[in-house]
Amino acid sequence: MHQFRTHTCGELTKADAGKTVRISGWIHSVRDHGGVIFIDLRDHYGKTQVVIDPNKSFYQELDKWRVETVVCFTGTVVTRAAETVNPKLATGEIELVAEDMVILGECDVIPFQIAKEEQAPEATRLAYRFLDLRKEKLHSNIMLRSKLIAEIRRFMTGLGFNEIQTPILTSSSPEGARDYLVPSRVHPGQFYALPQAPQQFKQLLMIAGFDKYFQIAPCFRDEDARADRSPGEFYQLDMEMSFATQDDIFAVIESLFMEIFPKFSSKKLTPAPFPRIPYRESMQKYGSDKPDLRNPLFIQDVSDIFAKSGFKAFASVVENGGKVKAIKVPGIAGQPRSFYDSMIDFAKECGAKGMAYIIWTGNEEKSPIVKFMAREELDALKAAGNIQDGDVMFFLADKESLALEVGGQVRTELGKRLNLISDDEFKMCWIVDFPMFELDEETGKPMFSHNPFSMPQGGMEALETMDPLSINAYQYDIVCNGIELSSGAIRNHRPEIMYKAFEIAGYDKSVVDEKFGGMIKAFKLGAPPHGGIAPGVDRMAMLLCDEPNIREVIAFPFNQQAQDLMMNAPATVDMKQLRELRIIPLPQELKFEETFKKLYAEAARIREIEAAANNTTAGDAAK
RNA sequence: GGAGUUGUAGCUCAAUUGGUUAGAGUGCCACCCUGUCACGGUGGAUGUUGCGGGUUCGAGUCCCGUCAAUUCCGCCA
Repeated sequence: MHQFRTHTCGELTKADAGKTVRISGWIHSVRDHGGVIFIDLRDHYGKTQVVIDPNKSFYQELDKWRVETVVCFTGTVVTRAAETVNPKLATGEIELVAEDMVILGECDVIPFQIAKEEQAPEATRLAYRFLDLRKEKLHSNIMLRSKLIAEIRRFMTGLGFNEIQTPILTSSSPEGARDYLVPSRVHPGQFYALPQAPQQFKQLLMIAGFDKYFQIAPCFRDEDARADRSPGEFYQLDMEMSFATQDDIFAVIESLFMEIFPKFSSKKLTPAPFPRIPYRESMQKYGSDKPDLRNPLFIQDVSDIFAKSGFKAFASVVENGGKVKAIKVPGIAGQPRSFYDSMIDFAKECGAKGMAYIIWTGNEEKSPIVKFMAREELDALKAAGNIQDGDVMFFLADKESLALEVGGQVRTELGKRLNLISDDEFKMCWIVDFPMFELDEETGKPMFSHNPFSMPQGGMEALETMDPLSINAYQYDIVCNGIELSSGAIRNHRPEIMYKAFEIAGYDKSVVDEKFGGMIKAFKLGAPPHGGIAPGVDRMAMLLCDEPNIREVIAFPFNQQAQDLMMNAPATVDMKQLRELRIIPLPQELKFEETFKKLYAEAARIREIEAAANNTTAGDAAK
């Protein structure tokens, strides 16, 4: 019986000198000096230098050696001479003098290099994901993720949270995204849905009295990808607490983040309590509900100053109900003209009609619009922006929502181009007080603005007495460096408040009963007040690994088209499976002829196979 | 579904205003080398310039179409 190893490639030290040991791993690199050969042998734990004398008999097998071959070396641990120590290697003070060698797994020429910093095309990387995962950075990303999840479990369990699995095969839920559907064999024509989130289950767990629940929960959404959004599936730290206020939820997440972020990254973390920013303030100040607070720039409203201005373009916008928004950028008066031009182009690409700017330099204002403006207006701007010499202000005038939206993008772009965003900190904030309702621009009536199941602030009284558009929900987001880590809410657990909220949004009681009857029934049978949140595990890992793309923290990610290029998913399936599931193509959705040609061809093929099977003497297949 | 960027050797990239045989590094193959650790040296093989069409005496380069990758918008708590 051949023992594969006595040690890993990462653990031998000077203390082991003189021992005969055995290590196994991948040939990371070969340095053949003719009279002596060095091999770096790599495994999950590290690398060890193996020294080979070409006179050894096993050297003859060198022909088969190639980088990434899996081999087992037996040899003696030797302390390296001082001048040959490799300080870059944890095992760099020793080396293994090989006495015997066995090849455990041969390796063809690899499609991209693993030992060298060489970036292969995404499609190749994904098709050979198991090779890509051998690379140091990706390997360590996946390990960080693994440890992150272990730490989350440890911490949450320590706080008294219970991890409980919820169904993967469930029913289509009222979340906003498209579902992944799974056909039912037992009930032809009916479908399971994969959960977009275990939302209803975790609420039911609260109603069932489990008090504190969490789960590293897989979630499935059939939506298109982004750099920070993997298509198809992702993981959340899903959690829910009974008898909890919004501040209770915040305290748990803050303590978790304070515990975890410093463990996995040396970047500076916002100390708890994280700033709470009301949704409306965030929109006004940052033009976004997920502001990157590392960026010091902010938007301010200067509509009043331009209301009666001689600069008619802006004055008329204000007169027609629009707004003028300004972003001050300190000390950039020295930027060339081309900088301003390209920023204006950028604003236009974002949907602005244009963008104006004023440069304060040497006690005077420089700008194409200054000549239209009165002295008092310029002074008022200077005061409003607390302008110092060398500062620049950019202006966007439009319908308020558009001016803010573009302003938000301009703010981010300025931050990037001017290098205002520090790379060594995590700036956290809570966005709170999301409006419960917003105006449906088509119907002019209130509709739910985010989650219909959040508790309105002020409860029933607010719904009955206040203007719906001014009611806030106990609904919140947590944002880190401009990335939304999660939404959460204190849930609406009172049926009568639920009916009332839906009534305001234009839904009859019967509709609520029909669509959400299960939940309503549960709420009627003793539901505790409860709330929760579900930070994205992938996004947390992405931030902690300092990766710009979420694929870099997922072991086997989809590509942007939601395909797994290694497993070849999705794929066509056998007609037999489709028949069994009663999946019948709808002729009106397909070209008739083509469809039926294919069907007939497939049917003929299956008849052949079945006929062949029937003709052969029965083998393993029991009848 | 829409927009931007990119597409040249296995990989990273070069190739002047359109100009003659498309180059370099790395990898691959062969040989040399006893202290390297991204070892070094010599030599060699490797290209449908994504694909299809067009303009031109001549296209990697210009035009049109198409495909693919990626980023963004739509969508998505």
